[in-house]
Amino acid sequence: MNWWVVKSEPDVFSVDDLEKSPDKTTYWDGVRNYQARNFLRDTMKTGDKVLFYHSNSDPMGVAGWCEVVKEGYPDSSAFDPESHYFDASSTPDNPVWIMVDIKLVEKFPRLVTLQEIKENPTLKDMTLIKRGNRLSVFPVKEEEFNEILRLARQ
DNA sequence: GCCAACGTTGGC
DNA sequence: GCCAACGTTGGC
Repeated sequence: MNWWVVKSEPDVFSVDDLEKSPDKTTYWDGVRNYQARNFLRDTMKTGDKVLFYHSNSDPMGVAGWCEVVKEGYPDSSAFDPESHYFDASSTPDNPVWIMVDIKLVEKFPRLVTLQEIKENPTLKDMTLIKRGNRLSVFPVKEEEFNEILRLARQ
C-alpha cells in the first residue's frame, strides 16, 4: 500500500468534476514527466490512497481523496493528434506515457489549505511543500495522509 | 503578472 | 556529453 498526491488545476478538472464523473471515476491522463510516469507505471497499485490537490487556484489545498481502481495502462491521449497531450513518440505498440484510473472516495467537508499544511509540524517534510516541487504525482507518508484526513474533519 | 525552479531541446 | 536557451509549473 502506498499513499500519493495528485495535483490538478480546478479550472481544468476539480474534485467536483470528479464527483460528477460516472462512478466518480476518471482516468488520470496527460502526465508528461518521466519521474511521475514511473510512479504511475511502477509503483501505484490498486487500492492505493490518493490525495486530490487543487493547484493554481484560490485557495490552494487538498480537496478530497481517491483510490486507485485501475493500475497503469497506456495513456491514449498521447495517440490522439487532436489532443493537447498528443505525443508522436508514443505509439500503441510502444507507449511512452501511462495513466491510471482513480475513484473519488470522499470530497472533504472543507479544503485543507496549502497554508495550514505549511504550518503543521506533522507535515513539515511533505513533498508538496518542498521548494521547487513540480511533480504532478508523488508519494506521501501514511502519517502525512492521515494527518490531512484528520485536518479535513476539524 | 512575476519569477524561481527545473525539465527539455538542440547546437556544438 | 555539455550547457545555454527555452518552455512549463505553480506559488505569490
